[in-house]
Amino acid sequence: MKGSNRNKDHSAEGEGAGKRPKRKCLQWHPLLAKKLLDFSEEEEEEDEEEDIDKVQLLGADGLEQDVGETEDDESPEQRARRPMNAFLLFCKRHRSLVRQEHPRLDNRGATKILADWWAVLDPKEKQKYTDMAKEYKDAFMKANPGYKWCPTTNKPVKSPTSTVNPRKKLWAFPSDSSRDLSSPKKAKTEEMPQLNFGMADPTQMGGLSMLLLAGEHALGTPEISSGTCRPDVSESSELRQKSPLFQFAEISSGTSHPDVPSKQCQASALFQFAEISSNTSQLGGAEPVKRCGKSALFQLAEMCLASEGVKMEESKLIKAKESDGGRIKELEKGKEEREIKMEKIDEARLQKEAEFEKSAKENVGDSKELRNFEELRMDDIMGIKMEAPKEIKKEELEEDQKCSHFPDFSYSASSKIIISDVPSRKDHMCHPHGIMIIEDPTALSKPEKLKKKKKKNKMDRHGNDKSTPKKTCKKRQSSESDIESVMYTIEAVAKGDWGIEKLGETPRKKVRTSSSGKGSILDAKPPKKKVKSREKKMSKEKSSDTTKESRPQDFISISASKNISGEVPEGIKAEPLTPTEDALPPSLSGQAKPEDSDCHRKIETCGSRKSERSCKGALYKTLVSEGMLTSLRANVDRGKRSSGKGNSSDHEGCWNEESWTFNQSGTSGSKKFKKTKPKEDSLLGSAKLDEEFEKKFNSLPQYSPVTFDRKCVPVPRKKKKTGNMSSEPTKTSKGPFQSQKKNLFHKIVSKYKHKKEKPNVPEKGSGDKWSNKQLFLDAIHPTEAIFSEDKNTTEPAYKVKNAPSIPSTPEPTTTQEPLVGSQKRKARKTKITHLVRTADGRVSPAGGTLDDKPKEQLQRSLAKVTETGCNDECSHNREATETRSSTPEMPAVSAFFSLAALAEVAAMENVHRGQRSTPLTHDGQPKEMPQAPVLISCADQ
DNA sequence: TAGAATGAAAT
DNA sequence: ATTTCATTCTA
Repeated sequence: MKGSNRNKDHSAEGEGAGKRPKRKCLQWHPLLAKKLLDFSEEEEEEDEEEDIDKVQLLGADGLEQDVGETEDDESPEQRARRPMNAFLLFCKRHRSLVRQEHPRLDNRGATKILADWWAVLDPKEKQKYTDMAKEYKDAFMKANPGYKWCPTTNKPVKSPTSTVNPRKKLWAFPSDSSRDLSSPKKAKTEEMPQLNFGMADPTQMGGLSMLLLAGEHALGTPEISSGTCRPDVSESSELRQKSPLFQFAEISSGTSHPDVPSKQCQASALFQFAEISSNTSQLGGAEPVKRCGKSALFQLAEMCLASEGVKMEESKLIKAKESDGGRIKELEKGKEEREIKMEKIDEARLQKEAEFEKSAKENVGDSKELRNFEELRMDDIMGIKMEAPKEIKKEELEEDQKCSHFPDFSYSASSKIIISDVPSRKDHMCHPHGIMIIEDPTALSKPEKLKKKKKKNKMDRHGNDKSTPKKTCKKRQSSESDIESVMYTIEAVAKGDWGIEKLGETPRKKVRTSSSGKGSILDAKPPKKKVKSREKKMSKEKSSDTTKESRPQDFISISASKNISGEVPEGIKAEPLTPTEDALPPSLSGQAKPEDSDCHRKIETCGSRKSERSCKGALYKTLVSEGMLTSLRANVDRGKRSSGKGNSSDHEGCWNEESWTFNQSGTSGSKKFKKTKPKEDSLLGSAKLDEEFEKKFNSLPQYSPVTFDRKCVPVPRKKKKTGNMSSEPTKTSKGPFQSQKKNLFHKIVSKYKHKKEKPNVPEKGSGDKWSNKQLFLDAIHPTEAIFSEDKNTTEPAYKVKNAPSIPSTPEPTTTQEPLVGSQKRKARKTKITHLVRTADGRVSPAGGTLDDKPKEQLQRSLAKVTETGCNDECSHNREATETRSSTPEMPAVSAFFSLAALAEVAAMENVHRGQRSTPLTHDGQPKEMPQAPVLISCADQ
């Protein structure tokens, strides 16, 4: 429960005295610490008491409370951890892979390998990580303005004013103690992304409202569309700063309201989120969330509304047609209700639209907006609760059946545009909205408690939800889910991943679905394990808590969802929406009406807001119907799994494959989707912020070991370094290189040998496991698994594929480095940096004698990889890259070759293609197909 | 708990 | 320049 978390925190704190010593930096300034402590205590109490109460309060104060909760988890003392640098990010992302490859290796060995990889890593790729790190750091700093890396002593002196002030601001904004706590906590706990996310998620973001806000904020407009390509919009250096993470941070901290405004427009979704999350309550007051004109989201919402209208009509028609015998009655009932709602909704819609546009255009006052958002949230929540009606359930069930009968509903067409992928359609068609909706409720109820209480509460929560505060819980859930959905949608919109993601989603769903509701728990466990381990290890750190929280929520949500899906009665709670939607059908009426109507009823007070709500709701629904949310969630899940669990790597491979199979196999039943979707939703529900971070993190390219190996071959230095250190006499010479392939093989083997050697593995040769063949296999095999992992990872896979053909450079073995200890490190650093510079800076190749060549090769390989990822469209790019690669300046060239552009193209391609045909053929290395679902590949970037 | 790696920040 | 610490996890 919360207590546990808190206790941990506290314990951590108390223990912290003992443990903390190391992390001096973590502690805030004395002043802050005091405040924090006070707040923390209060919050804790509040949280505990309020767990349930909070739910109720959610509506108005929910945001604050949530924030407080999230914050509460983290002890004030713990403070946020310093952001990871590029290398750490890289390690985090690839360590699992390394471990996978070399289970025997201990972490140190893995770290060494990672270092080698890092050294070899293409400057471009490195740049990605550096950028990410920078972005993250910026976001972090924004969130924690006064944060100092190494406070050495607790002296508050240095940061005093600056740090204090910003924090004060944050606190000030939060007006409420809880808020105050939240903001400080955020800053403290923020730990990186996780905390921030956690903070943001629960509290304020009314899902829909968040979408709108986020969209408005973040999207200057076009940014969203391109997503990764955002840079195009802002392209300037600012882009990165404003990158989503940064925005998130701002949001979370709520610090820079005044300052931010101008920036915000440009700010990325993450950053905005951060601001929203942190400020949410604050927003009302100060934030001028500036909406740069209509955001893409807004437009999207409009589109949705329009589409919904169409859908409504269509749905009606369909219903009429469908209505047969017994079902007809029910359907008719539903229709009538729906129609009524529809009428109301239509009217409301018009008003809302008008209002919405106005608000969006006008940059409504912050306070107003905030209020509106809150209200919206409340309304939405209420609406959801209200809608949840039992009647709907029946309808849904029927509808599901119908869906099976009528796989294709025309009404979905509007949404289809966005969704390129086919497989999910049926499901979506059948349960377009329902699933999403369902997810929300489950997720909502769970997340709240989960954060604090985490896993244990699952059972309790269900009971509680049922008994008392369903409404409240639902509200929260809805809000949270909405938030998440919003986040996803935003990201998805920006990235244009929708279609791609969908594919992945469906399979996932299936997988999950396959596992029964109970299975869900099992599923949850693996991730937990990692989390737990972290927690144990990290005991001090809040991060562990956060991780637990977020994940546990997911798990819980999942379990709940599963239960729901599996069990009709329970499912009703969660599903109600789906039925309503389905029943109401297809059209907007079902979706918009119920919520809107409810909202209107309850929220009579705010008339204008209704319009916004409706818009948001419509948008949300559309997103849901289209599967956008699911896809997003799926992505998130991936990220969580990958990042969260060590297992991720392992599972990923399998999982991915499964996903593939599922995808291909299909879109079978709607029921499956339901189950799966809820799971996803639940997962998604956890921490949006975390997800955001994870998404980005996941978006970072993940390279298959093979790639590195190959690269390494050309760039043996580093390895050699290590190799030399450990054991030099690489037998690379072993075979004469008859063919390049052989060379590659040899290289790979040699690399592996080296790696293994490090760990004291028997030297090559025919060594036990390590026969060359096996080494080679090992080297290759892992890659595949890697591919499967994430979209991003997929790209790397391509790289790998390409790689074999590429490298031909013989071994470099030359450099001997007797250096030891710190010297070694220094030497390495210098060398590495040097290399990096050359690569990144395009700096003179002269700088690195040996290094240059390897780098070039690597770059080539990378370029190829990227190209491959892009496939067809990118072909031109490829050519360009290749040509570039040929030149010594490759690195520079590669830099020119903007990833963003590639990503865009890829995205476009993916969308068009739906599925990509195996493009790799040219390279001649066919396999690996499945992973590729390449879909992923480009999107991330 | 030390420690392997790198890097950013602070001292 | 050097120290601190971020992540990860084993021995």
